[in-house]
Amino acid sequence: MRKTFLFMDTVLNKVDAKGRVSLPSDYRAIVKESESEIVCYRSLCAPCIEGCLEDLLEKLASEMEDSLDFFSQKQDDLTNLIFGDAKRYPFDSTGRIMLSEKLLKHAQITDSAVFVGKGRKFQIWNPENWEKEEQRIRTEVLKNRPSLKGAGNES
Amino acid sequence: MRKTFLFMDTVLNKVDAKGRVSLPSDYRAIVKESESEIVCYRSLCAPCIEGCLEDLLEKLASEMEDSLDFFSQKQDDLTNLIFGDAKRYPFDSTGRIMLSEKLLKHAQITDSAVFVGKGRKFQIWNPENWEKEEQRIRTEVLKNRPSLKGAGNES
DNA sequence: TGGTATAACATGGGAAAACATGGGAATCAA
DNA sequence: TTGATTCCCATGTTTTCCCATGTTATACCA
Repeated sequence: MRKTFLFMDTVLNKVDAKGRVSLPSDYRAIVKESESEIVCYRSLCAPCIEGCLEDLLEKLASEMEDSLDFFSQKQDDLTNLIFGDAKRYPFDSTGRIMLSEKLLKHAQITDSAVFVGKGRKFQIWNPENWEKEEQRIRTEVLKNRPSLKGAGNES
Repeated sequence: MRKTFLFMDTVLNKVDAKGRVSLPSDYRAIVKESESEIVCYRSLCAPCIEGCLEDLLEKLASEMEDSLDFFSQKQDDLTNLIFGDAKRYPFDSTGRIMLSEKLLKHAQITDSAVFVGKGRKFQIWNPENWEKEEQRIRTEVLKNRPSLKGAGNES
């Protein structure tokens, strides 16, 4: 079976004047092993940047490629939004990617950014915004705790 | 696994007096790697130009002839329209393609154009029109958000 | 165990290459 | 010839690449 790749951990890095950020080294290892590339886009539902391996989008494209849906309006809209926003972000020899103005603005990132692992994907946040978001999520999860199953909460 | 070819990102380029536009460099890379060519045609459902690799139309054609009962008369008609309109658009040594008067008129493009990635396809818009269209799509998609899957919207 | 050497990493800055774009000469067609 | 199309060169800008430095983490040894 193929090795699985999970983006994990939370890492704070600086963003320099050119918009460059070091990709966490764990993430870089994943990219190298998977022989794919990092793709980033503006999250549809939060003020943050979302990233994943290009493989994930490739899967999406293949599903839509079916000529039965060649003329579907709804899929048309969806592909415009996703692929129109997404872009490859290869890292240089020192491990940095260069985030575009558009992404930085959407996530309100200026001089530092937090990488948050999410399994197959990861997010990049403005540090203060992430702090608030994490609080919100923790509160939310605790509220719904009784309904959580199979995630090691039995005892 | 095959290397992935995805048209992505949104790029604004100028159209000069001769009708020349630089094809975004990412797109050029795809064309070179795929050893195919760019094909453009008037979009059937929007005031924009649509483009893809010739491979994709090739695939569409094959599926049409293989599955006689599979496709409705309506889709057959739509496909005919596309093939009747489509044409190769090779780029020169500086990476520019020359859009025809017909295409430019259909998309109301004069002195600048926006390339919008759609995965296997891409679109070329008049900048103002695209701005409105993007707004429309965002509104539309967010309205239907619960139904989105595998497109990075879980959180 | 403590301390030091070594390697990996994050970060800054400058050089080099790639890119978008304008213009003109050469080529071709009506 | 006229108009259009292709090819080539020039230029300013952006992006990418490469080297240097300080810091942190890891390995090693006494």
